[in-house]
This record gives sequence, C-alpha cells and structure tokens, in this order.
Amino acid sequence: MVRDDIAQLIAEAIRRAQKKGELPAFGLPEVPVTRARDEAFGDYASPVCMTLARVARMAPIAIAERVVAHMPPAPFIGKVEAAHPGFINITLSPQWLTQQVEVILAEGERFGHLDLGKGRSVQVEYISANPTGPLTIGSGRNAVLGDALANVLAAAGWRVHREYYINDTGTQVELFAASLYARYAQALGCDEPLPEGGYPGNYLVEMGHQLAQEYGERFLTMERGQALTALREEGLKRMLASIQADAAALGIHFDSWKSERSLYEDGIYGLVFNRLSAGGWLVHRDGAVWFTETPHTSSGGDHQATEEQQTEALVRSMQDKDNVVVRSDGRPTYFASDIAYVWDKLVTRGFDWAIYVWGADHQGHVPRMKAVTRALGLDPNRITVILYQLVTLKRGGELVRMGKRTGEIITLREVVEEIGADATRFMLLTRAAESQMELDLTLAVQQSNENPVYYVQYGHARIASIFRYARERGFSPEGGDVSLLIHPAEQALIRQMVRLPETVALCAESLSPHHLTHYAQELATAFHAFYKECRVVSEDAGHAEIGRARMKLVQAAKIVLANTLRLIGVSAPESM
RNA sequence: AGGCCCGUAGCUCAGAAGGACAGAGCAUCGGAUUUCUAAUCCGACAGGCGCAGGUUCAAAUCCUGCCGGGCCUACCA
Repeated sequence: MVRDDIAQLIAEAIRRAQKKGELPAFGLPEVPVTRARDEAFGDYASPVCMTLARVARMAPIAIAERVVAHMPPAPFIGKVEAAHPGFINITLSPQWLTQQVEVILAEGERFGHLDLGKGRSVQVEYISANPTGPLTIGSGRNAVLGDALANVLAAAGWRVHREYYINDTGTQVELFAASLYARYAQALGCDEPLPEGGYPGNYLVEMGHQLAQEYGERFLTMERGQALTALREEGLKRMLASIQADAAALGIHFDSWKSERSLYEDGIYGLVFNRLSAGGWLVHRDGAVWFTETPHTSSGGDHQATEEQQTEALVRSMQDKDNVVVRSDGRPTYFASDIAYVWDKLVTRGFDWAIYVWGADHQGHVPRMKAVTRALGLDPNRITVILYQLVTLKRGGELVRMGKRTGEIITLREVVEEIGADATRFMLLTRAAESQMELDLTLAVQQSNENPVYYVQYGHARIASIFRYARERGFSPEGGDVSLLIHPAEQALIRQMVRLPETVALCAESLSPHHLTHYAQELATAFHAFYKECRVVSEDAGHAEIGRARMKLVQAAKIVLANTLRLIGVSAPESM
C-alpha cells in the first residue's frame, strides 16, 4: 500500500541523512503518514519531523528539509516537499496514477484485496438472536456489522467463517415452547393462558393458528411434556427458517448454524467443565456451581484470619465477580454454554481468532468470557467482542420500546420491505459501532430515496450506461492509452480509486467497516465530478484517443465501485 | 452507587489512533445541462468540537473533574 511505502521511504531518508551526518543519531520512531488535509499539501503528509525535533535538537522544518533531500526515488512519488512548521508533504506522481488504471483493470475483483490475515482463520459470529421471535431491526445492526466485517476480513486475507449461534436450549426456549403451546391451544378454542414471562408477540399467535390448522389436536392429545418438546422443535424450526430468510433478504448467508444444545450432546460441555473443575476455577456455593476468577488451588489453605473486615470485603468483592455456571436446580446457565462454545471455537474447530458481535447490553459478559478463556488455558486475545450501541427507535418522534419479551417488535423484515435491503444495510453501516444511533422509522421511510447508497449505486449505473451507449456506437476501450489521463478530474478520480486497499486495511485493523461507506461516497463524488467535467464517448474528431483512455478509466472506476459495494454488501446495479 | 459507550453545524453523523485553517449528507438559499442517466455538478449559509482544568512544540482526539444521554451491574439470554 502506498501509505506504508511512503512511511518506509521516509524512514530510509532519515537513515540516509543520519549516515551523511546531516542528522544526529537517534532511534527511529514509527513514521506516521496521514492523508494530507488539503489538496494544496499533496496526497500524503507526515508530521514525523515535529516529533524528532527534540531528540535531534533541531528545528522541525530543518529536519524536514534534510529528510526531503534524501528521499529515495520511487515510482509513485511525484513531489516531496518540506512545509512549515515541519511537515513532509508527498504528492503522488500523475503518471504513476494513470498507470494504476491498468493495474486495477488487471486485478479486477481482486483489487482491494490484501494479505494482512496471511491466511489465518477467523470465525465471525453474528446476529445469533434467540430463535424465539423474528429478527428485529436491532438485530439488523448486528447483522450488517458482522457481515460487512466478515467481508472486510476476507478481503484482508483472513480465512473467514461466518456463524450463527442458535440458543436452542435453556429458559427462554422453554418459555417459547410454553408460549407456543398456549397460542396453539387457544387457536383450538382452549382457555390456555400465556405462561408468566412468556412471549406475547403476535407472531406466536399466527404460528399457533398454523400449527392448529396443520396438525389439528395432535399436540393436545399428547402428554403435556411431550407436546411441549414437540412444539418446541417445530417452533424452533419455523423460527429459524424465518430468521434465515430475513438474513438472506439482506444478502447474509452463514457458513454454519451452531446449535447450543449440540455443545452438550457432543460432550464439549462435559470436557470443559472437568477442565475448569480440575483447575480450581469452579466453586460450590448456595447449591450452585460458580466460576471464579480467583482459583482455589487445593494447596492454598492458609487463609489465616488476618484483618477480618478487610478480608471479608475482599472476599465479597471477589464473589461479586463470580458467575453461576450451574444453577442450584442442576441446569447449566447460558454462561456454561458460552464456555463450552469458546472451547469449541478455539480448540475443537481450531479457529485462530473468534470475533463475537454483541449489543452493548451484553457488555458485562465480556470480562467473564475473557477470564474464562484464560482459565481454560487459552489466550484471551484470541477472542474479540465487538460491542455496538443499541439502536434507539422512534416512530414519528415517539420513542419505541422494543423487545421480543415485551411484544413490541419492529421486525427487520418490515424495514427491509419498506426501504429495501441496500438502503437498510447502508444506513445501518454508516455509523461507527460504538456510536449510538437514533433511527426514526417514519423519517427513514420518507427519506429513503435520499439514502447515500443511491448516490453510490448511481455512479455504478451511470458507468454501465456509458458502456451501453459506447457499444451501440461501436466504441471500445481497446488500445486506450491511460497515460493521457492527466485532467484534474481524472486524476482526482484515480486518487480515490487507489485508496481502496488502505481503506480495507483501516476497516480490518480497526474492525470498523463503517469507513467503507464513507469511502464509497467519496469515490462516487469523484466519479460524478469527473462525469460532469470529462466526456467519455464522443464522435468528435480528435476525441477518439482520449475517449479510449477514459473508457479504461471508467471501466476501472466501475470495478472499484463494485468491489466497494460488494464489501458493504450492497448491490451494484447496471441501471437505475 | 459503580462500570462501559456517547456528547462535533438546524438534523443525522464522519473525523484514519495527537498534527497544518474542523468535514460530509440532509435541510435552507443561489447558480449550472441543446451531447454518455438531473438519483448529477458548482457555490453560499452554518459549529470551534458539552463545560472547566491539565499534559504537549501541537488536543475534537490523551488525563482529571463536572454536566447531559444510552446501556449494564440476574441461579434471563
């Protein structure tokens, strides 16, 4: 990537200047390179000389001048200048830029791909919403974030595995089954109340009706326990199918759907439990089994009664951090499953890295997961949790309190049907995960045609249209000479195109795919400006040569736009 | 009470891990096209980055305190 190359060149220049005695000897720091703030300063800038002023005991500008004088030549560098108060400004070579068009054409779909991951494997687990109801718009942010992140990591050279974790066991699932039973029975005219804490949502009423229609009284005639199990399985199956369809509507497809229950059936839970137990990480208290972050080794028996109050406070604070793994009634908690699951990810299946995408309401769970990973003898850095702030929903300015358990649900499907998959994805992805976002559905629907996604897609469609027009008239980019592309608008467009790789790197390294949406807009802006300024296809005499070159440019721009949109997970239409 | 996140133009948000005069979209106002899609382009208006200190040659970015908002602090998931 250009940016990294520049940093290396500057470092080399500093070493050369030192060797010549023009700069004093000092340890070389990491050289920061940023995009220049203003075009007038060139493309990239480095403030490194300002940091060096102290160790070099020289004015920053003087250092910069000497560094500039020793910059090794490189094909992509057009101009290097020292600027007050001590910046090194780098302008890309116009000719090198023009050649990038050929590079992009040659790389095609692979342009923007990197090898940061070096083929290591990463599992990205996202959505994983309880299959006790349809996906909500809240899950949508999770979905979009996780999916775009997976795309970005794949482009950055990781072997990516996408997974949905199905919570198909535990209290909530039993409640779901009981709720479904009630709705089913009600559909058949029985006076069966919804269980306490059950799911009041309308979707279960509908499912109850369907089941009543399809199966008649079959589940009523069964023994109740059996009926609950049967309905649970039937309900989960249907719920998952609906979730899968909702995800697919957003263009999301998982490599695998991992069942929580399977962690128990496959013995992973037992294995992990024994391991923790042997390590002294489990304590029994109040009839339950707790995971403790301060292990009780059998040798550590010297709990002498020191300052009593202090010890008591200490023990209490440590106990506060303990978490129940097995309830006093013998049923494991979801935390127990998660412990087995992390083992399954990192050991059984051997992913190098596991990324979880969680809503901010799960933040408290992160330290536990890190601690338990360490307790299992695994490097906690092999798991990363991405927390995103929950979406605050409004409808015409009114706050909507939402939840499957409250029954008030705005489904993802509703929103996708209303404003479309592309607009939904783009909208949910433009903001950084840690930023709270407020979504007024009324406004979102009203303004969906102002969604920036269309601006970007329009760029792609416009290029497609240029080619249709060109084809009709028998023009082709064949033999175009890209070195002619020196118009400011052409150069500006190429500059943006060339930035895709470093944008991918930025997104991958910071695990923040939202930068891509901003990049996409800047790229589209450069294209639209070019389109206005520069005619591509023309029958004018004397235009043929530049026309062919511009067709190549526009073809390359189309590739970059398409690649960017693919990473975001949005379609790149041929016409709009 | 404690913990995590956020507070940047009228609105919704970026701001590349401390750097050069603070950015975009929307909204408002004013311009542009006899030619490849006007879902376009150009321009204007508009904030000094919640407040107060501190660190630094340099702070929207780091530290402290305060204010405001969201979330969390279950033998729910």
